[in-house]
Amino acid sequence: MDVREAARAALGFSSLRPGQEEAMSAALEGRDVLAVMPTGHGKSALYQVPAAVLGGVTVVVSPLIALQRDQVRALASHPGVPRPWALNSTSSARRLERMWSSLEAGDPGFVFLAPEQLAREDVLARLATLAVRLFVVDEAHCISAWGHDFRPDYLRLGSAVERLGRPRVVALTATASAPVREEIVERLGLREPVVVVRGFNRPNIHLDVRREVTDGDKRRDVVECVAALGGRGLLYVGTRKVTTTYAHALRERGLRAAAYHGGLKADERRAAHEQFTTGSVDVVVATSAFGMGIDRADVRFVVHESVPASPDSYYQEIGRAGRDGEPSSAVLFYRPEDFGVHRFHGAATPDVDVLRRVFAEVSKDDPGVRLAELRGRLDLPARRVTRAVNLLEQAGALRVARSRVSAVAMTHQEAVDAAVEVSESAERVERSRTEMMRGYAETTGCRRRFLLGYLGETLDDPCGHCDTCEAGLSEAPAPAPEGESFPVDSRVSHRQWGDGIVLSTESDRLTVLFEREGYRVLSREAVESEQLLTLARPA
DNA sequence: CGAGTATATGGTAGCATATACTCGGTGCCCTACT
Repeated sequence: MDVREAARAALGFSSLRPGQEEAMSAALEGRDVLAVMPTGHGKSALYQVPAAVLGGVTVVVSPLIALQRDQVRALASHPGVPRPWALNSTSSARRLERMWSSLEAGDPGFVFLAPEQLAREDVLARLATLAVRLFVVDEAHCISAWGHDFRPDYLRLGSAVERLGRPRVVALTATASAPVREEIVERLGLREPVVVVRGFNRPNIHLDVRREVTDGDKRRDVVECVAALGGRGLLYVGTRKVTTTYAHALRERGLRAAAYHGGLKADERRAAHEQFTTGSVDVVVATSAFGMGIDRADVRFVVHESVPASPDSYYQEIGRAGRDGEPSSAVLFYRPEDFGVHRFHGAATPDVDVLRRVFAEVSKDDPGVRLAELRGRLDLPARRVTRAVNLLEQAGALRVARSRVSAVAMTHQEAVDAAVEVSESAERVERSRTEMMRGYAETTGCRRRFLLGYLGETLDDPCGHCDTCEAGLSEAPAPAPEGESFPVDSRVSHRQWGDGIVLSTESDRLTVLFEREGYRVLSREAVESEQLLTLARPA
């Protein structure tokens, strides 16, 4: 099968970009694929072309109903691909009946849905009777970003894949650090996936960080900065409330600005999105709710008024600038107190009572119970049950096989304690990501090297296109000594922090990601004099 | 943690200041009511 020919037949493509052919071929050969590519790099085609060739049913998990609609609309105009359907709470009963009868008659089709639909037994059972040839997870970083507390059904996609007869899986995302990639692979149960990473470094985006002391100065400087940058751009802020404050201040400066956040009415959100897309508004002041599905390539700047929770989110958000390759800016404003130890909204402390009840209920059933049924039996919100199952499963207290949850032999107290520890460990890791954001904000070295290093790409020389480079501060890092005892990617063990993996090495320090504690920067001197680390035997 | 709001205090009137408390972000879905 010639992939290029298939892409031409399905979508009218005259050529393929680097990485596209590799990913499509792999999917066609039946391999699982994880593709990390920026928006606008032709990610959707990676599954659309194989789906057209394979026929049958392609399930596409998409986080937002608005995105599902966009995809359906885009595909409906292509005669060469299977018919697209959206399966969500806004789909009319009549339309769903037409979808099921078409698919059950054997017509090829795409089914776009959110992970919550796959938590429904009726949906899953009906899909399982169809020939699902391809399972796609769009915006796959949501597994790691949202699965742990906000939308726990994201962590259950692996079970859904299994239930659907283990079709090949294609996971797509625009940004993912090495540990996030690993988590996607693990949670989805990908088997020796082909990993395609393209377009990570975005040299046309200038990086800049501004430290502020008082809140009043920050507000003034942020407005000043956005006004000075000019053109089309995004201003990300930390709370819903200040979206309107800043939008107002920018309008007073004569800019065409709109506010956007998750608490606005649906029509207000739609209007802001559309105004930005059509160009009647230049600046959107938004919380992190704004972003997915923006398809403007000429965004000239992304300014952050408050610090995102992790470099992963930051890179995702600034990646919305300059997709046309033209010069663009990413400016981060911060105050030292933005990194308070208890930055709000960590993963909520798990409810011990819920953990206990879930474990007790599952323990009653010897052969195991379906999650959907478990949700029905307990008089608790579905989300909390799912989150408890996720934690207990990660703690090794519950096992899930063939869609059935069963309990491992241990006391209820042991199970609960283990689940609480898993949750606390996840919170430590999350907090360490915030610390890495501090590292970015406060580094005197090249900002781009710091960010790319975090994301797993080495930049040997300073980029020359960030504030520290321009100030003449950044130098090429002193190379790690000859005969490095702990080379990058090696697995190490720390007396107190347990197992980890070396992310980067310099002459005076090592950055290590510990499984249970998160990111830690260790001084080489301490590592050597205290013998803090031992090299794990290679697997 | 920090910002913003609600209640309490002090001295005997309205109000300034202190202390206590709450909330902060991302979306699916379903149900009850217009």
